[in-house]
Amino acid sequence: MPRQTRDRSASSERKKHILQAALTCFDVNGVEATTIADLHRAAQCSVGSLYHHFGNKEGVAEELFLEGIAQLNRGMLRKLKTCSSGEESVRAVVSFYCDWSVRHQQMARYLHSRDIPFSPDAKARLKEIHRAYIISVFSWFGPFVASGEMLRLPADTYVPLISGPIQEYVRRWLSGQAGNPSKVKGIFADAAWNAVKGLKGKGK
Amino acid sequence: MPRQTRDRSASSERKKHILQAALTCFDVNGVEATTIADLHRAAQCSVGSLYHHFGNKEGVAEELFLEGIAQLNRGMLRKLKTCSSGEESVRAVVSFYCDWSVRHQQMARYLHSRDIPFSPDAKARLKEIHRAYIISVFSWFGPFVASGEMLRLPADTYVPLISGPIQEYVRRWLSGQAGNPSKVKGIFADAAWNAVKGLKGKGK
Amino acid sequence: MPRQTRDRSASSERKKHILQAALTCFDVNGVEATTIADLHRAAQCSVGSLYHHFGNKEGVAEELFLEGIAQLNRGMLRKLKTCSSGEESVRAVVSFYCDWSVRHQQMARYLHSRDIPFSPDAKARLKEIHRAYIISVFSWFGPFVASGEMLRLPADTYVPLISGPIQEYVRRWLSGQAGNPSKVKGIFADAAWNAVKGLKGKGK
Amino acid sequence: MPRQTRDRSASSERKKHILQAALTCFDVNGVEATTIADLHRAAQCSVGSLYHHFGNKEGVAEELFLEGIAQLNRGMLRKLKTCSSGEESVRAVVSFYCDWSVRHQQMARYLHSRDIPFSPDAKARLKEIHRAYIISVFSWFGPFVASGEMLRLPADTYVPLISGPIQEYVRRWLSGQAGNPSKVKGIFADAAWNAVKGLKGKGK
DNA sequence: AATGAATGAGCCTTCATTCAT
DNA sequence: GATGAATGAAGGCTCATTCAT
Repeated sequence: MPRQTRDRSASSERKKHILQAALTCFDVNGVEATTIADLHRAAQCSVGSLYHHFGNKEGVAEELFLEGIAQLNRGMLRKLKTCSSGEESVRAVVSFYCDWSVRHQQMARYLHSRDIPFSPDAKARLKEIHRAYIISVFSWFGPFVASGEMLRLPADTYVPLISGPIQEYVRRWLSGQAGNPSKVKGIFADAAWNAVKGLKGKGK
Repeated sequence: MPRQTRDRSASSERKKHILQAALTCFDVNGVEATTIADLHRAAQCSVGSLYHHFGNKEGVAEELFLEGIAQLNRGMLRKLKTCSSGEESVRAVVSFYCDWSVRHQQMARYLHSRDIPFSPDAKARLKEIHRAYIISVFSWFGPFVASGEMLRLPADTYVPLISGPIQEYVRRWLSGQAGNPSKVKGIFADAAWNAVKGLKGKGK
Repeated sequence: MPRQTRDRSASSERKKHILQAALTCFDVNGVEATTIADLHRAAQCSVGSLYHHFGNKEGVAEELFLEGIAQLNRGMLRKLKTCSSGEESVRAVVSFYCDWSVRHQQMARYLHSRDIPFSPDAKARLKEIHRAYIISVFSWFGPFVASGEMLRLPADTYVPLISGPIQEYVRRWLSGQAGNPSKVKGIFADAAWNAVKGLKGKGK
Repeated sequence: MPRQTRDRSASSERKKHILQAALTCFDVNGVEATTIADLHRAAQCSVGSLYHHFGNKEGVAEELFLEGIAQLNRGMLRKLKTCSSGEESVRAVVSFYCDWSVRHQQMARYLHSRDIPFSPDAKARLKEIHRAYIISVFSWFGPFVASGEMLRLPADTYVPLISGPIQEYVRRWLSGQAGNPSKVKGIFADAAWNAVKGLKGKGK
C-alpha cells in the first residue's frame, strides 16, 4: 500500500512536500539536531524515499537553502526592476528584504543559519548563485554610481552598508530580540540611503 | 604519574589551556562537530579532566563564549570612556569592533557562531551580561541623544544601525569573502555616524 | 519504451549479458559487496529485470557459478576422453585446469570464491553436478587403477593429490602472488603423476 | 556496575576473550554475516568496548587472522628446527599442518576464509608476516636444495607442491567433504616428498 | 585532581525487494 | 517483459558521560 500512488506529478510534489516538512523541523530544532527520523516522520515518507530523492540529510538542507536563496534573490531583482532611481532602488532593497522576511519567517530564519553542513558541491553551487546575483545587482546600480547619484565605494562594502542594519534587525526580530521590522523599516531605508548617496550639490 | 603535578596554579592554568585548545577546535570544525575526544586530544588532557573542570561539553563552549563576550564588552566600554562626544563615541564603536576582531580572529569567528548549545543557565547568564552591557552603553550615549547631537530612535535600532554594517563586513572577512576591514573602517564609521547623528543646524 | 524490444531471443541474450556484467562486478568487489544497484548499473538493465530473470541476487550468483562449473567440467571430460593412458590422463587434468584458468581468469577467480550465498536449492544442484562429475571422472580412471598403472588410494585423496598443487598455484597467480602458470605446468603435471602412479616394475 | 572491574590484567584478557568469541561467531556464520551485535552478545562486552579495542569489525577479523597465522607459522618453524634432513623436514611440514588443523579446527577453518575484509594496513602487515615466514622457511630448506637432496625448482612452486594437497584435503575435511586427515597424512607426506626430492643416485 | 576503559542509546545509511504502471 | 520509485528492517558506528583506580 504505497501512500503516494495516486500522485501523478510524483517526484516534484513529493520533494516539495518533504522540503516543507524539513523547513519546519530545521526551524524548530536546528539543522544539526534534526534527525532523519524527524524528517521522515514529519514528511510522512519512508526513510528510503528521503535518500532516494536527496541522497542524505545534507542534501535536504542544501536543496532547501538553495531554493530559499533563489526565491529571495528572484524577488529582489524583480522588485529592483520597477525602480527608476538610485534612491528608490536602495530603499527598495531594504524594504523588500524586510517584507520578504516577514512574509517568510521560517525560511528567513533558516537562511540566517550558520551551521548548515554544505557539501563541497553545494558550496560551489551556492557561490555561483551568489556570484550571478551580485552581478545582476551591480549592473543595476552601476549607472547610478556612474552618474554620481551614488557614492563610488569598494565593491564589497555596499551590501554591508545597505543591508547590514536591516539584516541585523531582522535577525534579532526573528529570534525574539526586537520589535516588528515593518514599523522601523523607514529608519533603515533612510540610513541605507544616507550611507551610499552621492554628494552632488547638497550641503554636506 | 599525573602530567601536571609541577603546576602550582593548576586549575586556572589548566582551564585556560583547555579553553584555548577548544577555541581552535571549534574554529576548525564547528562546535557541534567537535567531540570530547577532539578536545582532550587537542588540550592534551584526559577526558576526565574535561569533565572535572567544565562539567560537560556545553560547559566548555559556554565558558569560552562568555569569556569572549566579556572581553569584547570590557574593551568597548573602556574605549568609550576615552571619548568626549557622540560622534567620537559612535566612530569608536565601529573602530574598536573592527580592531578587536582583527586582533582576535578566532574568537571573533566563534562569537559569530549561531550553533552553540547553551544550557538554560548559560542563556540566562548571557542575557544578564548583555543587559548589563546595554545599560552601560545606553547610559553613555543617553546624554548625546538628550543634547540633540544624536537622533532619538527606537531603542532596538541603534545597535543594528551603528554596528550592523561593520559586523556584516567583518563576518564576511572572517569567512574569506571580503577584504581586510582595517582598510574600510572609515567608511563604516562615516555610515554609522550618518545613521544616528542629530539634525542640529546642518543643511537638509 | 523498453530498450530490448527488437531482441527476438530476448531472454537468453539478456540473461547472458547480465551474467557477464555480474561476473565483472563480483570479480572487482566480491559477491557480498556487490549490490543490486551495482548489477543493474553494470548490466544496463532495470532492477525489475534482474528480479524477473533471476528471482534475486542469490539467483544471479548461483546461475553464474553453476554455469562456470559446468563449463569447466564439460571441458575437462572432453579432454580426458582424448587420452589413452593413466599418465596421459593425469597430466591432462593438470594441464587442462591450468589452461582453462588462464583462458577464463575472471571465472576462475569466481570459482575460487568461498563467500557465495547459495540457496539450499542451489547447494543441492551443485552437489548433484559435483556427484555426476566425480562419477564420470572415476569411471575414467577406474581401469588404470585396476590395471595397476595407478595406485589404489582412499577415494577422497585423488583430487587433492592430483589437482591440489596446480589449484593452489593458480589461486596464487590469480591473486597476483605467483607467476604465469603456463610456464610451470609441467612441474605440476610431473608431481601429479608421481603422486598417483603405480609401482609396477620400476626401481624403488 | 562494570562487568570487568575485578580484572587486573584488563586489556589483554579482555581482547583475548573477545577474539575467542569472535572466532566462534565467524566460524558459525561467516565473517560477513556476523554482526557487531552478534560479537558483543557472544563476548559479553559492550559495543563501545569492541570499538575501543579494535576500531571496527574489520579490526576484530584482522587481529584474529593475524594472530592465527602467526601461531601456525611459529609452530611450523619450531617443528622444522627439530628436523635433520630435507626429507624429514618436508614430511614435517605436511604432518604439522595436518595436526595443527585437527587441533585448531575453528581457527584452521577461519584461516581458509577468503572473504575477510582486510584494511590496506592489515594487508600490508599480512604481507610482511608472510614475507618473513617465507624467508625463514627458505633459509631452512636452502641447504637441502644446495646439497641436491631436494630439487631446484621455481621458488613459488614449492609451497603448492608440498602443501597444496594436504591443504586441499584439510579444507575438504573442515567442510565435511572428506575423512579425518590424520589417517591419510602419510599419503600426503609421501606425495610431498616425491614432488621435491632430488634425483641423486636412485634409478629414475 | 587526573585518568581512560567501559557503556549503550541513538544516529545515519544501505540495500534487497516489491509493485503499480 | 520492463521500469524505477517506494519501502523499512537492519547494520555499523559515534560519542557524551560515568566511575573505579
